[in-house]
Amino acid sequence: MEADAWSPAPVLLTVDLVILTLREGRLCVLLVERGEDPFQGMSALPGGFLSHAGEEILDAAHRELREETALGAEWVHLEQLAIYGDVGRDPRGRVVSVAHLAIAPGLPEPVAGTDAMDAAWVPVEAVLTGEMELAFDHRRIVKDGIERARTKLEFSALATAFCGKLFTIAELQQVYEAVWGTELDTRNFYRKIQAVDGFIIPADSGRRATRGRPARLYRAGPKTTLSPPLIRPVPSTTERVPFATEEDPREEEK
Amino acid sequence: MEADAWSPAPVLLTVDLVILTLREGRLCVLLVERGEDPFQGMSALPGGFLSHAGEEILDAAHRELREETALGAEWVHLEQLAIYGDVGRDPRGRVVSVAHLAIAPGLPEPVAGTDAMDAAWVPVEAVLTGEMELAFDHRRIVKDGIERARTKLEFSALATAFCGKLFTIAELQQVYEAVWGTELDTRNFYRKIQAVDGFIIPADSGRRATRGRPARLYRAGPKTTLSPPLIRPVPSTTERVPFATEEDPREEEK
DNA sequence: TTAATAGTGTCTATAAGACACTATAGG
DNA sequence: CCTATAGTGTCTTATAGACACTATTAA
Repeated sequence: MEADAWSPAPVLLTVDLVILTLREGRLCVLLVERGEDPFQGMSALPGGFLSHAGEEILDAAHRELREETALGAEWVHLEQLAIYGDVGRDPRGRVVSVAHLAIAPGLPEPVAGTDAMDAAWVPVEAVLTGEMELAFDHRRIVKDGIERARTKLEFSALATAFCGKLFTIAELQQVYEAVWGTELDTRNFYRKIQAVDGFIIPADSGRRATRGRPARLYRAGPKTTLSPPLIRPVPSTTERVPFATEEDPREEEK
Repeated sequence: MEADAWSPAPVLLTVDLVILTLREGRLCVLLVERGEDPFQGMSALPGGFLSHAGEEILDAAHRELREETALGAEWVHLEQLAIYGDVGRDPRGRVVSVAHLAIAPGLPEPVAGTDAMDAAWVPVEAVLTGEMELAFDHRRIVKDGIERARTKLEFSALATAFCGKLFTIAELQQVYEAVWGTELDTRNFYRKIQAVDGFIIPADSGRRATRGRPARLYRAGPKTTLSPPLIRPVPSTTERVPFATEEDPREEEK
């Protein structure tokens, strides 16, 4: 951080959002159709430049989130994911993107976008498999965001961010199953979830009306760190990387 | 990532490095004394602006690392940590820092710095306790970097990055003890380390000469992800956050 | 009473933690 | 042979995984 004789080269900062939610038991990411020049008409992550020189990065992320989902900050989990600044990633010049990961509870309607021309929830498999092409390096960002979410489900209370204020244990289990792409044993899940104290706490109020026996309701507890963690079963198809931002010079996992 | 009518405000990008190593069994971070105006004379993380408009961020981090430690890339683990861009963090204007975490094996001599006026390995406790003041928001960055290292030791083979090419199991245990600030049982450590296959593999060559019985030598294996993980004993004084970049709107851990 | 979903208990196998001695070298 | 460090085995306890039935409601 030394200011040398040469004048440092400025860059343009953007904020991009990987917004994840559950729709019909599937993990989905919000994509918008680009209305403007670079990659016009192609799908991309919602995001944009800082609105003015003095805007905080996190504020910009919240602003973009509000514009796309019409959800207030109190309902959506938002955290910094990583920064993507490869020289060739944007044809307009040196544009550096601060990617964020957002987790939203299932929204009633597809999307009430105000800004983007078109916005849609897309199942993550379509992006991960490459079936759907994204603008810029957004496919890589989506991959990193999903991997981060998968890992955080093990060690943090992030799963509750996929649910509304009140939720049932079965709903929570569906979150884990959708994000991890695995099936979990109901009994073991109940046991483990309830063993972590402070993770979920019973709501005083009623029960969730379903076609069968009504379920007890819970809300997120004060614990944000799960110990013991919920270890994710290895599907052995997906390689596990401890952090999405990993850059490891050593050889690949055998 | 929409290019709107207003012209987006450029920012200055810097790269800052949290370089960790072990010295005499203590976890240390490399700090330089600032020779120039903002915070002149105060300790800070090594780092600096991108050297030219087209420099890759990771390249810039490697360059700074080389300037400070005179170690080649093949010897030092380097990964992106997080981005720090609060408006008020730098009096020179809107300066956004991409912080990196570097792990170096114990270096023989304090530092052969070429760039910084003065560089020194400082035990991390001095920084964490606030006993030593740092320029900018560098204390927060150091905290985040250490927390990242502590977490990654559990789930990845990062510990070997603190060692040279060849190391003994006792040395590896010292890494865990120093970074975590705990004591580990030697027998359990041997058992668990050797149970993770692909983590460390025996070297064909000789043994480490010590005052007592010579130790077998190992080198890092191909596995970068540890399963099962080495769970860190809870010191219950340090709170555990799953990711250093966490921004959780919900209440604090009880 | 049937259909639909919620919720629970036990057994077994594996992993973790506590614990102390033997092995091998140099001086 | 003494000192210093390396390396190992067992027992106990806790946790994880497999597994199937009962409970409660609405239609």
